Amino acid sequence: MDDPILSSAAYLLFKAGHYVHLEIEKGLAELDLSPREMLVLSFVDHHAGLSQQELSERLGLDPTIVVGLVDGLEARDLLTRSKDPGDRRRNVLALTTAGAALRKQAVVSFEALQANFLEPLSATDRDRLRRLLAEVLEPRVPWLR
Amino acid sequence: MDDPILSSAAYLLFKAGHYVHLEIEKGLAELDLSPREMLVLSFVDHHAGLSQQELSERLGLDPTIVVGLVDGLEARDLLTRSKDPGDRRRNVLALTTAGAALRKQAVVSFEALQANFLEPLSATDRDRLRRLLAEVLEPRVPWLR
DNA sequence: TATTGTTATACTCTATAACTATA
DNA sequence: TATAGTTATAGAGTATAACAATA
Repeated sequence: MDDPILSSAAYLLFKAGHYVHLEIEKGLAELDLSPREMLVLSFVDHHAGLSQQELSERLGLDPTIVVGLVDGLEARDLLTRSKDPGDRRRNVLALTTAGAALRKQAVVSFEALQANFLEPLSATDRDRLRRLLAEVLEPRVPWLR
Repeated sequence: MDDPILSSAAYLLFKAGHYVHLEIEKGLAELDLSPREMLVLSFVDHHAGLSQQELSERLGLDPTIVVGLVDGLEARDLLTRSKDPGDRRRNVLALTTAGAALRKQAVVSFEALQANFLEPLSATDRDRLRRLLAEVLEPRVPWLR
C-alpha cells in the first residue's frame, strides 16, 4: 500500500471512525438504543439540569435533531422534560429511574463493544490512542478536555 | 470530563473522523473535488486497469455511488471509461493527463490539510497515531495493509 | 444462469425557515 | 428585540430492486 492517501492517518481516521460507529450502533440495537440516544442519556446523567440547547452544542447536534431524540426517550419514560423555573423557555432534562438503569446497561455494552473494536491493541496502546485523539481534538472541541 | 463515553477512545475516534472529513472536504472544494472524487482519482492512479466493482469494494462505496462519481469525473475529462477487451462487461478506468495533474494537486492539498489537522501532534506522534489506526483496521480492511 | 454496470425509485437523514412562548 | 424550543418541509445522500449487456 503505497497510496499516499489510502495509507494516510487522515484516511485511516475517517475509516476507523466509520467502522467503530457501525459496530457500536449494531451492538446497541439490542438495547433499542441508537448511539445518539446513548449519548443523550449519558450526557444528561453527567450534566444535571442542562438545557437542550447546551446538549446540542456539546454533542454537535442540530437543535432540531435533539428535539426528536428527546421526544423518543421521553415517550419511553427514560427521561423527563420540565420547564426551568428560572427561565421558562428552557427545558431541564433529567433521567428517570428506568433511564438511569438503561444508561448503565448501555455503558457496559458500549465498553465491551469498544474493547472488541480495539482488540488488536494492547491496553497501553489503547490508552495511547485515546490520548493522541484527545490532543488532536482539544483545539476543536475544548469542552472534551 | 469523567463521562465514560464522551472521554472514550471510541467516541473520540468517531469525532475525529468526522472533523477530519469536514476539514478535508472544505479544503478540497477549492479544487472542485469531493473527498470521494479525490479517492477515486488516487485509486485509479495507483491501481491501473481496475474495474468499478473492485473500486467500490476497496473504497467501501456502493457500486451505484461509484457510477455517479465516475460519471462526473468522466464528464470533466479527468478519467476515461473503456470496455475491458478480455471481459466486455467490465469498465477499465484510467486517468487522463488532466486527471493525473489534478490528482497531484489534490494530494498536495490533502497533505497540507492533514498536517493542519494533526498540528497538535509531533511528527513522531502523527506516525504513532497512523500505525495504531492501521493496526485496529487491519482485521477489518485487510487490503489496507 | 451469473456478473458488471446502469437506472429509477423510495427511503432516511439533515438542515432551513417559520412559528410559539417566554425573556 | 432576542432566545429556547418546536414544527413542517425541502434537499441531499443512500440503498434497493429491476434492467441491459456480456459471460
